[in-house]
Amino acid sequence: MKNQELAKIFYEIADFLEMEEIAFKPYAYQKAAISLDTLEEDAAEIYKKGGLKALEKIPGVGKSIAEKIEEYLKTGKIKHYQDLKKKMPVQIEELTAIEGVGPKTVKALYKSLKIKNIEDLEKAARVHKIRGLPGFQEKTEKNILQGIAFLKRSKGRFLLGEILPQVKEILGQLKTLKEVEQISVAGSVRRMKETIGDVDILIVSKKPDKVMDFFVSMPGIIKVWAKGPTRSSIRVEQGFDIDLRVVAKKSYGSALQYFTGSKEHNIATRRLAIEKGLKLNEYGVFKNKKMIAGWREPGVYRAIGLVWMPPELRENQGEIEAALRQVQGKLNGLPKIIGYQDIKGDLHCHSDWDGGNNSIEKMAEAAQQMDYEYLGITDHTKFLRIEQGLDERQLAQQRKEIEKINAKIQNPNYSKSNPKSKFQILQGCEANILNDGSIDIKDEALKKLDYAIAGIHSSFKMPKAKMTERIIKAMKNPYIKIISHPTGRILKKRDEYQCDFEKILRAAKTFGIVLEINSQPRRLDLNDQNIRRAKEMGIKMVINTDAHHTSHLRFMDLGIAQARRGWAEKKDIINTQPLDRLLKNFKK
DNA sequence: GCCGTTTTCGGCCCGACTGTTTTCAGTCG
Repeated sequence: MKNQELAKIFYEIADFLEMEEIAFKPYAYQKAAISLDTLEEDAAEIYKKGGLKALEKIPGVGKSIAEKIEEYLKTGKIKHYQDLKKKMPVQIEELTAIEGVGPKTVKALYKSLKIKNIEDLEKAARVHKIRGLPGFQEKTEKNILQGIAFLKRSKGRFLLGEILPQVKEILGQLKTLKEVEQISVAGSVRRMKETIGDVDILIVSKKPDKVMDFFVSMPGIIKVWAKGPTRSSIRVEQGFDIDLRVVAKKSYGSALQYFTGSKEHNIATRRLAIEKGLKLNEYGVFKNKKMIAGWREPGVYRAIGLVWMPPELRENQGEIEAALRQVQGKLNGLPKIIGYQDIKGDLHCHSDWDGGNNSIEKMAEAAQQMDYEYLGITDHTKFLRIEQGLDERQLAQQRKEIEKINAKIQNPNYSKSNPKSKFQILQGCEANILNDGSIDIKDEALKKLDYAIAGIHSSFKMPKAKMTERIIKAMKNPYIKIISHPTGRILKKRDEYQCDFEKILRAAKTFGIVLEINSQPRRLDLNDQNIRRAKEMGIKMVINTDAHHTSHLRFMDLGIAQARRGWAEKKDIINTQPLDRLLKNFKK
């Protein structure tokens, strides 16, 4: 699929044009890039079917950008883009990924110091060449170094959300081979960790050579690091590495256990095996050199005195002890963590009312296809002008529109893809918590909604005490039911904002506030650790996608995975409740 | 460069924050 490649180029063109201070064009390219990024149909297919005219039907794509797409599909290049790069040969994407560095800064740094990439920039900043340039002083130099350090900490790691679709695709391809008897992903992907170093896939096959030949010649591979009968290693276009291992059928369970990890979990399980006079490795569980388990994963756990546990729990964060208690029939065994099928609706998504991509009706249709009972439309409110936030009057208008669509959907004659399910759109909003902790929408308007979410979208760098107070004040508003993305972190980009999270948790408990587990691949906020703490305190949570596009509703699995990693059970998550119970609880 | 119940030109991308200023430029959401 060429869509993402094209999107990347158009994002870069937008940055280059911004450098040149060209008005409005960057915005147009950005819009086209976003549009392509979220487009479900392949641009190459669209072009094949309908030519330039069909490309121009893509939102944000007009004559000029359609021609550039055509040029790229035909030649693999876009001349306009290459000219821009020639004029300013900088790694624009890499440099602007540094927090606080944008196109103008990149341009100034290139003009004065010929800085082309992060390496150049870090060197220059370290020897204090940045300070003293017009508009740059000590503080900016420090911020740049901090930004680079942050980026490096997460370098080489990829977001679960960007890797998972690729892994599913590759597993699907391998499964088509008749030589593959068994196959599974292992490692941190199987544990659904928020970021991933590389991907491990295990298979059982009688003809490993054939499987390996197929593996290293799959489309989208840019490098083959190693190819052998038991292990091959490749790098794919997206930049991450995949290891494929062929293991013996009788060792499949123990290999899966071993390669799933985590390392800490494995150390603990091996220690447990030793205590029982056993040896556990990737080939099996052995008693005096005699193999007693290894064929299947549950058998491996049973052999060392445990019970099988979901990969999301395997971090040696108490799961081994819990499993032992369970085996001994004691209280506090393994949690019955929430399942991937337990969610009944999504309570945080955006429509085209606040500049999102799809209409309320389209979002609702997509939610119905996911077998949901309800979908909460929670558009941004007026403080966020760039997102075209709604004011009190627009919220009232939107209410009428939602009632109209609900009446239409609930009409028995409505042609629906899923005729059995009842479905209702709820109206909420994602209001802004202003600097003083007040909400940017009047109580009288909040009151008329089914529920309201509040979130922080500005002033992330407040002092800790003030930020804590700010959030707690918002929680005291009787109409606010949910706090969205409670810690504000952006993976690979920005740390959490400073706040006393324990205090926030206590306040959430006191005021009956539900904390969100935001499923956006870059957020996953709350994270697994915080989910666990919230659960321990008996605080309710909600898993939401924060979708700005129908396709984003699919992020739900990422949020559920983090909830599972945080030991959350079905009862801890409010959107596992059927609609009537949910609404009753909101009224309380 | 895109778009159209303002329809082939003229809008679109606003406001807060930060770090640099002494009235502003760049970045971010």
